[in-house]
Parts: sequence; structure tokens; C-alpha cells
Amino acid sequence: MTEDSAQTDQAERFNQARTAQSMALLEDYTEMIDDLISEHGEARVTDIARQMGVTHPTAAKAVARLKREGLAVSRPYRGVFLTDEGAAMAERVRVRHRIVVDVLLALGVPADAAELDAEGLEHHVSETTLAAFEDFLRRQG
Amino acid sequence: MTEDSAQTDQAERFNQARTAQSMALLEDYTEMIDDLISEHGEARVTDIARQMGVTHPTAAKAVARLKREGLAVSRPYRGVFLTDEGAAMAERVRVRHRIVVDVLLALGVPADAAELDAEGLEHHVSETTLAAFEDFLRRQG
DNA sequence: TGCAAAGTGAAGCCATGGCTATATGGTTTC
DNA sequence: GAAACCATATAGCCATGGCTTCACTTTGCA
Repeated sequence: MTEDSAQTDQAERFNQARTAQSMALLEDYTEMIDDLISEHGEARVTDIARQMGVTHPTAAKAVARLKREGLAVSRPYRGVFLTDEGAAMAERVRVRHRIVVDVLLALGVPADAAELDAEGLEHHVSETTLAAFEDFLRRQG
Repeated sequence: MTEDSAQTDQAERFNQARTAQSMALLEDYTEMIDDLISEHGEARVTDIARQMGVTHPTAAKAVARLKREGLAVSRPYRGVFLTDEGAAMAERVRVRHRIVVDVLLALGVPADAAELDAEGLEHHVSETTLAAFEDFLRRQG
């Protein structure tokens, strides 16, 4: 019984980690689109692709998925724009990224490594952990 | 130029985060196999599958990949065993997992959330960041 | 105004990591 | 020793996220 639920728990952890990485792409793209719109007033598929380090078709496919999920809208040969939901996600992601980087810096991680690792880490930080991070940063001053 | 290299840098970060997750599976499986051998003297595909929360064929496919990468060996209808390289990886993963959990706990993350998030986070912690984590834990006492 | 370059879209390929279903090899038990 | 049951292997399917190639708009400039 104990052993059984222990196994289930661990399997659930793995499963959760796996599904988290499925969200990661959406989060990265929404944040990138938000960045591009802020900086250049629009987000073209080509720009998204270059910034993400992938080819145009790959970016286009990702945009299609964002549209399917209701996070973005676009018209053929026009730029990509975020829905309210997409913009909210981008904002959440940005805040979380900032917090993760700040925590790493506070722990003594060099700035470049902090930025580098944060890109991978941020998608696996739960709400609970994020809240703890914020508390920690507040205590640190 | 500045803008160009900035783009390249960011794209590289994303690429690195993507390849990191390709290692994640290997790491999880080697660690799991190591655990099973320690506890039960052998690692059967069925056990691996149950522990990882996947079906047997999925686990078998993963084991095939481990063998291809030189991390594990197995003979048909016999258990799976780690090579020296695989065992070294398992050990590294175990140590890193422990450190990540300890850091989260030190930051005030609840124990269950720490374990849960560590499963996803650990694969994105670079050597540099890990070293900083260790220093931090030493300073904390 | 028209044409070339650049951006976009569509189709089709590959690898990975899931799954189900089916066949076959081991083991245990009677 | 044979049968039944469990473990393993194999085959084939799906979705995702990369890629290349090719066709078609847009756009900008001569």
C-alpha cells in the first residue's frame, strides 16, 4: 500500500514534469511575440523564427498552435497578435522569469549562467515555489 | 551587430534549453534503473515502466535508447544494467537532485512542492549554477 | 508600372516519446 | 512435462517539434 502510492506519486511527478514541457513552447512564443510587438509594433513570423532560433515554417507551426489554443490571432501575410489571454500569459511568464533570475543571482549564480539556466528552469517553477521565491527575495531586500 | 549577436544569444539559450530536455529522459531512466538495482538487485522493464508512469513498450524503447547511447546493457528477457558511464550519470543526477531539493527547502519552498518541482528543474541546472548552489548550502550550514 | 526580393504558407520528411495490440519467450505450478 | 500466466519484444499508430522544398503574396524600388 505504502509502496504502491509511493510509486504512483513518483510516476505522477514524472508525468507532471513531462506535461510542463509541453506548456514551455507556448510560453516562450507568447513572451517572444509580446517582446517583438513592444519593440517593433508588430510580430512577423520571420522575426519570431529568427529570435527563437528556428526556421520560418517551425515558427509558423507554433503560431498556428497558439491560435488553436486561443492565445494569438493573425491574418495571412499580416503580423501575429496576442489575445487578452495570450498577453496575460506573456506577462505572467515575464514576471516569473524575472523572479527566477533574481533568485539565482541572490544565490550567487553568475549573471550569464543565471539568464541561461532561467530559460530552462522557469517552466518548471510551480505557483507554490514561485510564491516562496518572492518571499525569499523580499526577505533579502 | 549588437542586435544581431543579441538575437543569436537568445536563440542559443532557447536551443540549449531544448537540447537539455532531450537529456532529461536519459537521466531520469538511468537514475531509476540505478534505484531499482539498489533496491531489488535488478531492473526489469516492467518495473521501470511502472515507476516511470509509462507503458512497457515505452520503457523498452527508452532502454533501447540507453543501450544505443552506451549507458546501459541488457540481454533479451534479462534485466537491464548500467554501464560504468550510466552508473556515473545516475550518481551525478542523484547528487544534483538532492542539491536542488535542498536549495528549494532552504528558500522556504514546502517539502512536497520542492520534490515535485525538482523533478522538472534539475535537468536545467548547469554545472556553474550547481556549484553556486553548493556554495550557498555550505554558507547556510 | 512592373519586376525582383523578401516574407509567408503548404506539403512532406525525420526523430522522439507516448500509446495499443499482438506475438513470443520464460517460469511456475500442477 | 505441459499449461497457464507473466514478462518481454515487435509492429504500427498518433502528436509534437524540428527540418527542407516549393509555390505564392506583398512590398519596395527602379
